[in-house]
Amino acid sequence: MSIPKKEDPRTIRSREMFKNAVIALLCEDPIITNLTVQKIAAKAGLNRTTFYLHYQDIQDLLTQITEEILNELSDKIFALLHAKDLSEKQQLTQLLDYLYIHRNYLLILFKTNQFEEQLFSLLKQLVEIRRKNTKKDLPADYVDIDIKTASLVGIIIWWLRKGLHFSSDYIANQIYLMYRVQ
Amino acid sequence: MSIPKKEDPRTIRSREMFKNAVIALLCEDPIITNLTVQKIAAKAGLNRTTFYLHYQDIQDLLTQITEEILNELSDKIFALLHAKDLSEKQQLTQLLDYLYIHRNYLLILFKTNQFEEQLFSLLKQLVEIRRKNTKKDLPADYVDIDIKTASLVGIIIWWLRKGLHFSSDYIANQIYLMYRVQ
DNA sequence: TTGCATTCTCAACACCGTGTCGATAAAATC
DNA sequence: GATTTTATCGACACGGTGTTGAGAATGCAA
Repeated sequence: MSIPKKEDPRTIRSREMFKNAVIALLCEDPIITNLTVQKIAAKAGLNRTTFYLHYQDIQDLLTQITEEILNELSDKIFALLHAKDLSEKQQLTQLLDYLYIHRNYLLILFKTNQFEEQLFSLLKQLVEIRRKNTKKDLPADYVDIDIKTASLVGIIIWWLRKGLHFSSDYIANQIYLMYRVQ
Repeated sequence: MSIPKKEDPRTIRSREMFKNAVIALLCEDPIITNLTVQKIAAKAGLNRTTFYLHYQDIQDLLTQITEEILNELSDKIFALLHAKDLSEKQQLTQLLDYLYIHRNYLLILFKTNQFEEQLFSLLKQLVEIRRKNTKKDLPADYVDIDIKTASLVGIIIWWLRKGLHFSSDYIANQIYLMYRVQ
């Protein structure tokens, strides 16, 4: 069996510094193409060679950050789903509040390839389970679950990018209005 | 006044070849970071130096392609809006059909920064004018136009990326169902 | 605390893509 | 046919990449 073998604190520290560095750089300049390993290492206060001890390349670092955030988000979503005392609107509001807190990371991650797709499949599960819990039989003219999920992704991304002057509560209500027929 | 000054046919030809080359390369490998001027010039069958006679860098080339497609799309959308004999569903279907034809370009352009925002503002005009034409007074609990547009963008992007096994007609109908309350 | 393993640092390396230059060839325009 | 514009070619300095080997610093366990 694979022994988990406690991580060297230097490793943990270095990885953390590289991750913070790349986020900081992307906040200064959101164009991913302008990232270089040199800049990241300099910002992290570590040697450039050290970078290659932990990551294959910049994409590898970004992918690892993406996975961490998605895991957190996944936990949050399923915690919400098990909180059966919350209404659909309250669930939505809490989800939006959580996304708002992490908006800086999220906006950067939306630019990477995989992120939007993975967010889609997470939210699809949310919609799916909600639908199962509340309605046994769908009307003949129900809105497809993929399409509902896709519209939700569109609204969330727009909100984080351009619509943050609206409260999470308002957005949750608007989404609820749009979906109210089912 | 600025005389339009007919373009040298060599210029037109070269630019066209660079544009086709970059699209072809992005179809082979969608990772924009992997693009190089060398590869683009080789694919176009032109000299690398010639590239710099026409574009500042790769981003510049991509931006120019984006603008061309958006102008075409804008024309298409406003042509649809003036076709008053079409129902909202038919308008949607025709728009989706048009997007389908250009799906290869569009999927690539979604990865650039500006494109999604500009598509948003185009579609927002579509929703806005439609709303003006059909309803004088909105109900008190109407869905905000930005949110409606954002959901539309989300659905379109998902459809082009993952949902093309659905017909434009089916998607148009589903969108119609989702928005039917207003 | 001593000894061993791991991590970090540093200088150096070949490699590749960039962006520019000047000179020349080719093509369009008049 | 002469002139202007564009395309080609070889060459250049520059900067980022990814790797190496040797040594310093740190963690850890006996």
